[in-house]
Amino acid sequence: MAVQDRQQVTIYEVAQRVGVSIATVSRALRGTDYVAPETRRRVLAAVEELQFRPSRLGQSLAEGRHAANGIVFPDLSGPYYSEVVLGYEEVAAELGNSVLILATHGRPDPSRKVLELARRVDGMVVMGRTVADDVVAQVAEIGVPTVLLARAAVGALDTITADNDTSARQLVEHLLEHGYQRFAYLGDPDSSPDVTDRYRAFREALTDAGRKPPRSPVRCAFDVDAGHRAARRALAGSPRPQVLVCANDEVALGAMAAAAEQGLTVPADVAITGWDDVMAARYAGLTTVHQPMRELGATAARWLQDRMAGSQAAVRREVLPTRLVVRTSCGPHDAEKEVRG
Amino acid sequence: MAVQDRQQVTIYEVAQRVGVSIATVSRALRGTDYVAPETRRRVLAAVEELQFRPSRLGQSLAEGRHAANGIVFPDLSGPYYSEVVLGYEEVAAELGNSVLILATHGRPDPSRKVLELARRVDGMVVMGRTVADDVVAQVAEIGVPTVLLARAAVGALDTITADNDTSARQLVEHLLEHGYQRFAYLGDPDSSPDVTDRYRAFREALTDAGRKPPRSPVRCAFDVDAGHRAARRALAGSPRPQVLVCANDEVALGAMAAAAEQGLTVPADVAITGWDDVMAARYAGLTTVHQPMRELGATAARWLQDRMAGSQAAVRREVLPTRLVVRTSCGPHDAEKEVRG
DNA sequence: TTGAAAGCGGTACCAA
DNA sequence: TTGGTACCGCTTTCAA
Repeated sequence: MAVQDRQQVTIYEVAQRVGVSIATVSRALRGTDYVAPETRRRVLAAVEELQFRPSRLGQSLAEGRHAANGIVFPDLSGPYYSEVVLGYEEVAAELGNSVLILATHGRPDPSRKVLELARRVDGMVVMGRTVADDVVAQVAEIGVPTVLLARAAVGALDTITADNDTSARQLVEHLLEHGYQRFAYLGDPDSSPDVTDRYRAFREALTDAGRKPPRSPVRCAFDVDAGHRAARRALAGSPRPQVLVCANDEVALGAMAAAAEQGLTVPADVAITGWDDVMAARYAGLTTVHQPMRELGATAARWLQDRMAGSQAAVRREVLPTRLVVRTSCGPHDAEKEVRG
Repeated sequence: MAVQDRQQVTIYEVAQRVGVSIATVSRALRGTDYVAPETRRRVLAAVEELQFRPSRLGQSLAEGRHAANGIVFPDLSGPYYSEVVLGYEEVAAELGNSVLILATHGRPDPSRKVLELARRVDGMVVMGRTVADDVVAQVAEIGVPTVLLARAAVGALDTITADNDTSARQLVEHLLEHGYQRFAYLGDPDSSPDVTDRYRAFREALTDAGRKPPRSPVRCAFDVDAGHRAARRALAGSPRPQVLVCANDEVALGAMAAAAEQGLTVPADVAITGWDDVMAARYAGLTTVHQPMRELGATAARWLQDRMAGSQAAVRREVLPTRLVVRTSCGPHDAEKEVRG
């Protein structure tokens, strides 16, 4: 007699209870039109008494909007995506939208899921290497406002990225100042747009400085173990590289472990750098690049809101600044350059 | 002529195009009833041609379900929640449910948002210290199946937690073996159910061993900076504590920094332990406790699915095992006990 | 100020 | 095998 009454209270029951039409109840509840104060009072009383909660589905169907938006990302391991998603959620929630998440987990074909997501939201953010461009285009074409984050622009969609170029160049310059000659790059430029950019900038910076970049990157996935294995391969080369420039911090941390295993000291025997400035980087003394992750997510949420509100303004493209964080893994310095990481 | 036709194609247009009723289109699409092969073919052709995508809202309203579920957590910074959410998302998605997230960000009163979330899902998971018990009870009463994760049971709701007790005791025992006498606890037992348990078990273990537990914990928030400040306070005490048992790894890492600043060596001058086994812990040599985070989320998702499917089985309560990870920060050992953290 | 009723876009039962 | 139609629960226009 209590467990089974899953029957939701509807607006009809409220109306009946008060002795008015459902239209009046609706008005009283949303304050969209004038309702006699006395009537409103009675409606609210009945709502309270019956514990009426309007059905979101009925509401959305009638309003023609979900009041929700989604975000698609590859994964959530590692602080990078978590922080971005968090920044996104915070702003989206503030703007009154619920947030749907979709992790592609590196699955072969997430387009079905992405399209499915598109049917449940008023707008969505698509991050990095998750789905093919044509799927993104399709989503946009359906009429779902879309903002791209940390991936190359597609059509006329708003796109926000972090600056891989400048920092990669600064990093190389810094390493050159240390006097290094032989560089290796650990990471797969095909694995994500960010790495593609970082690797390209890395090569260009070396070339511009009159150095010869490595023939090819030592390809590996984004995790510690992959970095460990890749570093082992790289360090087996002869002559041994003096610096391992890694696609991200996880890879770099794995590389540090590999170096230690081989009895190599960092940075005396081999220098190592990462990317992302995860918390562990600080404790490992890892030289890396800090990205404004929270800000990336927050900005995406705001832009999306504008588009959902119908803004037809020109396409927005923005590259948020990043910051080189010099610690000890890249070589000896006079003093610790970092104040409080 | 292309930008403005936000008009979604409806099932009516498909039906008209094919010259059948909407009922037939619906059947052809969901394969719920027999449809003449030829008819089905024509329907699918029209669907393709018109790029028809059924409205999720219409569908859900008619079906009486959202095909979505939610998860409420305090935050996403730090790997703990990220991993749990990821494990949850993965399973939920596999089971055909979209996932809505809600981060409470430690805001004063998230009950509005939680209730709002409850209107959009068929079931939800509520983690740790996010909302008051009565809100959870209310959500459950509304008829939204709810699973509790890492928080004390409420009513007859399924509850899954990680084992704080056993590990806390093991940890204390291990520290006692090191011969320490003076313990301090860094963290706020009121900040989360997990810390409440850990602190209690910590005290009990000391008491059981005939030692005197600290008069009170050194309260601090869950982040590195808070841990840093708390450690400074704790280390200023006289006599100085020999061990700082920290509520989680972030706090412990902050404490390590504080110790270093004061010229104290870990573990020679002061031992430090954490909780969670975040990536940085490995590189900091931090003795800590590993939790099955992914598994927590995944299990919650499965249980929720059962309840959403209408299971009236007895309340489920499960405590997943955790694992003490001994590294160097707790004191000298014959050999590194950890194989590959 | 309020009510009647037409949607919103589907699903599924009942007949044919 | 297919069609007609009654919902699902709410919003909003048009009249009264």
